[in-house]
Amino acid sequence: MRRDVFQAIADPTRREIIALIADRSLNVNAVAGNFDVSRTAVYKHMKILTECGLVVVRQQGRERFCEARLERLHEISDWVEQYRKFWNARFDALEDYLNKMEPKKKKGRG
Amino acid sequence: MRRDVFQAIADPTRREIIALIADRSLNVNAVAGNFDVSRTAVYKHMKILTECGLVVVRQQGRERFCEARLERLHEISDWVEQYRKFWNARFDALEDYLNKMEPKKKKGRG
DNA sequence: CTATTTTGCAACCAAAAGGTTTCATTTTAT
DNA sequence: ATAAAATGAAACCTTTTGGTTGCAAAATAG
Repeated sequence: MRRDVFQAIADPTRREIIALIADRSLNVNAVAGNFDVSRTAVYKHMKILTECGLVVVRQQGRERFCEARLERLHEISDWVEQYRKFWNARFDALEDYLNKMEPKKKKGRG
Repeated sequence: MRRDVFQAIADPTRREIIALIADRSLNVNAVAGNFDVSRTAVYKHMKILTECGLVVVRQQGRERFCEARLERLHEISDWVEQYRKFWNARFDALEDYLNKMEPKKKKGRG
């Protein structure tokens, strides 16, 4: 199934899962233990995360360790960064405006 | 209604709308003209975008111009960037590995 | 004034999302 | 061998999402 990273990170539970396993692998039950929803629900979220490549699963005996592979987030980063100039432009325009209003306080804080 | 920027950009049509109006305001019909779906469908997407602050609408006569306000994307940027160290770490580890394999070619491309 | 343009919104619909309970399977512990 | 643990997946349910058509209202053009 074609899974989209944008859609994957749209769900807050999935973002929490990512936060949880970003720096260490955890098995499915351990991840599920951190949420109020059922293990199956967490499992489904995990499946979506693996389908879009943000997580890989390593089997070890009867456990399956979920490991974050966050490289794919560059796709999000690239998309957002292309627009940074627009919001910076708006910020610059505001700054210019404020400078014209109070030219002597252009770096002031109060 | 509480709208989430992450959820707002999850839909590809909404990302296209953002691309379309990032550098110039367009009225609703003009935006809708760029898509295969109905004007109403585009209007609904636009509503979601305004509800989460990515777009503001300026009324001008009977037209309503939709203007991108992409500052809110910093929320996405911040979220992604906190994880950059993890994917960089993995990349560094790969690089280290390759360096050990072929120490003389550590910068080589062919 | 009347017709047209631009828009918002209600009503409705199908599919997807997110959740649950239940059951089967595999691995490990006793 | 049996029991327990960890997991995958099916079946089902409700809400949300993304879409449609149709209509009403406001502004503008003729």
